[in-house]
Amino acid sequence: MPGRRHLANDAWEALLSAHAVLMKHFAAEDIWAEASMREYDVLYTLSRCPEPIRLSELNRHVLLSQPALSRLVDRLAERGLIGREPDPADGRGVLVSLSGAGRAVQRRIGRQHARGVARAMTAGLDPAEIRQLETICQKLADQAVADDKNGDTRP
Amino acid sequence: MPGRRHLANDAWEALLSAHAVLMKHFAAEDIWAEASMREYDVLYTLSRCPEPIRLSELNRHVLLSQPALSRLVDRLAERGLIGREPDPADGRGVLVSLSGAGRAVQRRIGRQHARGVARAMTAGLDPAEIRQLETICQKLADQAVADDKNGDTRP
DNA sequence: TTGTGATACATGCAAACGCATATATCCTTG
DNA sequence: CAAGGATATATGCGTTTGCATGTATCACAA
Repeated sequence: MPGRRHLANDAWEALLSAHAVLMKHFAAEDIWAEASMREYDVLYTLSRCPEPIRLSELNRHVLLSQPALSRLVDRLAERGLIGREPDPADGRGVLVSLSGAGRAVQRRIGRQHARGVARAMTAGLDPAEIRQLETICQKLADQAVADDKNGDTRP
Repeated sequence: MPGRRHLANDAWEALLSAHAVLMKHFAAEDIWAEASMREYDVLYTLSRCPEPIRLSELNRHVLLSQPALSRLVDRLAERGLIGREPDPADGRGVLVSLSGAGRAVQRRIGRQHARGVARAMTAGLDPAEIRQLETICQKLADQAVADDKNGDTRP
């Protein structure tokens, strides 16, 4: 079924394009003085975690290589925005969490960024479409994660 | 209406997450020997253009700063994958186009990559959802581009 | 036409990235 | 419990990125 393959690729291209266009749009907003977009991505992820999380877990949410994240976390820790501690349950692991200052920075940026996101999304989409987009993207991400866990063939 | 803002941000987060997860998934495929994903992005964009395009136009499709794209194009030209020529209609401009070798590389990678994309998309979504995703993402990108062209207020 | 500002691309340089690999810890198996 | 392999993170190093800025061309007005 060649039409199906083509359909899927067109949809992926549309997603990529929307991502690129909106990322550029958001990058142009003048709110990234305290932390870059990538740094904010880490701060935001941590802000949604009730307790410290592993670097490897954090790495699943951030589109960076493991060494790049390790060093990004270095810099954020040196700036006092996050805390690191060895994982008591696993001597190899490192637990990362937001510091007070880090939480404050995340909130300051997040408040303004959320406004921009809402503006961009609601400008072109009605609430039903926004809901559909969320549902579909969640399905997509969940399925891809499940696939990767299974390697390539079944267990 | 605070619910609307929250809805929009959740949807954006879902899109970001789907993007990150799928990008990692695709990056892990063993098809990027001849060109990296970013280089492929440029080759693919050029493959869809019937005639040479400006660097600035290319830069609208690629999530890179202008200098970074300028140098990426340098490297691709040095490898013989793309051609560059001054724009006869504008002495400042540079026109970029795919060379024969570049088109061949794009096709070799594209064939395999398209398979992976189709697999990932159809694994979690039915055709109706894929179509909806495409429609919604196109709307989103179009609206954001239109907004950016108008600066911040209306003309 | 000459000057003034805008646009398109290139370049210098420090920061950040990815790949390969080192190190430390964990987990299994014999 | 010792050995071998797997996992989590860190580090060396060459490459690539972004920011600031430089250079060339264009557009328009005086």
